[in-house]
Amino acid sequence: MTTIKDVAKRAGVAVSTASLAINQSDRVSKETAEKVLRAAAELQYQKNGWARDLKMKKTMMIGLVLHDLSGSFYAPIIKGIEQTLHSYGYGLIACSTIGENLGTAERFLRERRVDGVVVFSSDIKDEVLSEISREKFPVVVLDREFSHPNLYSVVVNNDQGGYQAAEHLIKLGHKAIGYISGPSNNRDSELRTIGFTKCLTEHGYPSIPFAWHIKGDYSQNGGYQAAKLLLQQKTLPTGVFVSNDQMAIGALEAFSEAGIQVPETIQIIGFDDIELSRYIRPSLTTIKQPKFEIGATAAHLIIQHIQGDEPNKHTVLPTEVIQRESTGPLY
Amino acid sequence: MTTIKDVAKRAGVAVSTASLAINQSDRVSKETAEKVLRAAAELQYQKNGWARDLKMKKTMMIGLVLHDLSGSFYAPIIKGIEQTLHSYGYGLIACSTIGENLGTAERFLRERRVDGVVVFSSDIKDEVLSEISREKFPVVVLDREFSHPNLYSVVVNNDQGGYQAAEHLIKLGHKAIGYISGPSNNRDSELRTIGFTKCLTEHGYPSIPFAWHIKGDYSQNGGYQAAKLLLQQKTLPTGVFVSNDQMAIGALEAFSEAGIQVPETIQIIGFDDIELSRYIRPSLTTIKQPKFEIGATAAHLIIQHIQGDEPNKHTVLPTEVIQRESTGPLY
DNA sequence: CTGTTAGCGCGTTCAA
DNA sequence: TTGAACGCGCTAACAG
Repeated sequence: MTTIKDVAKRAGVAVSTASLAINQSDRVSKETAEKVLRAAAELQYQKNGWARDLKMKKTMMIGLVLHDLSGSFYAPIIKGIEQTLHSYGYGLIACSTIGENLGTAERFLRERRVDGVVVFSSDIKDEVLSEISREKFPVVVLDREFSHPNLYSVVVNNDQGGYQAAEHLIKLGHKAIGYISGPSNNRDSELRTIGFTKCLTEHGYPSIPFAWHIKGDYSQNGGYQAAKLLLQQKTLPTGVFVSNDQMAIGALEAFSEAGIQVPETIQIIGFDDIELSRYIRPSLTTIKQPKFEIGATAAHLIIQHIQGDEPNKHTVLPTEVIQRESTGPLY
Repeated sequence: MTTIKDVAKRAGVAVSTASLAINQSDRVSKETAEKVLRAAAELQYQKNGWARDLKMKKTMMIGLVLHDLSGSFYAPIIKGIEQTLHSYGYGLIACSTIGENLGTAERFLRERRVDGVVVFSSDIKDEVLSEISREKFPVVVLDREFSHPNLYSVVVNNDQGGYQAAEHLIKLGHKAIGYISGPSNNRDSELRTIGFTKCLTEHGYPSIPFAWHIKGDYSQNGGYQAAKLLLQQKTLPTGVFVSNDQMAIGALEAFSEAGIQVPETIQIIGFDDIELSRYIRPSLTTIKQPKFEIGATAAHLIIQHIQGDEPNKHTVLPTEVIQRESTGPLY
């Protein structure tokens, strides 16, 4: 392992001179600089980032902790974070918490390897968050609202989204409305439900009949199973709100297998606007989460905090209806 | 910023004792340990990873450099790397090279922040690779074959894949075969072409007529355009090999717009087996790249090298035909 | 079992 | 412009 010491020795200068030369300082003569650089090249010198960070007390890197690095849901969020960070000269490094592997993630969080961190993984518990968020180490969470000094949160307006879903179905003229909801211990799902039922109530609709309200687990298969269950009921609703796209895709599959036409016989609106929703047939009408903006906002919050600002601790982003083939005028 | 020093002072012990206590050594009495831990908690002490790494000379983390962190193509590869790494107690941190942002990536590569690195981004030039791959710092590349000490490569057998694509079409009885190839300066594309034409020749087929061989750019829109061009020819082939799924999906769209039935009128086989291929209608027959295995192999190579082994420098993984709806018995 | 000492590799004084 | 000395936070070796 060749260090800056070796380089200095080979170039016949002091370590500090070598350091200056390598860091492009103009406080060193051209010839010396060249000598040093040549020595560095000959020795295949690579600087040691750890030592540098240790001295500098900053890394110009922000960490991103995801549940699953390879989840396609995250893609636009990552893009949003990355672009924003780059424009401020910061880099992004990411890791996941999947597979009980809290090791890497917690090292990110606890061991100050980065200048700040964005967390989007329910594997990281609230208590851990409050332990790690400290002065000069901003943390942004994307999947919950949680108050703590130096901790920020960015969430989407699930309540509003649920409301919009109901509104969309109502405007299309649906009278018989069903609901495939998320897991009952899930906060997002709960909020979507609240907004959804609120809208229905406001428009004078009765509450969803028990037979038309199925609980799913947010997975594609869960949606498939839920739809199967729905199909066993005596009568079918004409419009169904499925509280995430993953499940909606599963439901679509179940309907297709049962020979039920979408949107002719039954119409579906999802939630999230994942990439697949645009490609499946029929394409899926859905409530879009502004994922890119979520990421961009998170990154901005981090940067602002680092720069000494005190931005709002809590950001709520709006949702939006994306109309596609799975809903439309009634037949 | 509270350091281990502060903790030691507060607990009334030496720094080294504090260090031992914090690192769960049994060389320290229970009471002392407790005292130290309590002090650490009170001061909200978080250890500094940089300093630790600096001392330890290893991080137990492997870096992954991707062109685009949010690319869905990479998902299974990431999974393969991650799972393997975890089973050896290593963690994974990833960054991208998108947006001219070589900064972060090169810091990964050059500044020894990780114990090894997997590179899957053509943004990292060959020369950079040879500069950084040094003893005790294994590098695995996934998108090219490149020989250098301490550098490993894992690639898929593109040649074989091309061959299988041709074979598949031939077995189905296609006589009129077309080809939408990738960019001509692309090595993968070139190899796929070689295998493809080799198989055709071996089976006594003439070379693809000029009118039926269109060049695309590996993008979805590129495939769309290429298919449009194909549609303008006097006669149409009955089977087309499109050298990646992205383009195949674009082509499918073009055919659909033109009212041409797949697989009834024309049949398509792609390459890659990206996630979408399973979901679009008609679903896409394709040559599967064993992405999970690519990742797992890469991770294994890194670990083996770290452990002092000398695994094969060059691994070629087999491809496989995945039969779906876009090809089938001829009508 | 605990404290002392000596680095790890780098960047930054401060004199020279 | 250069070089010696120091410190970053932590751990390992060695005494006590």
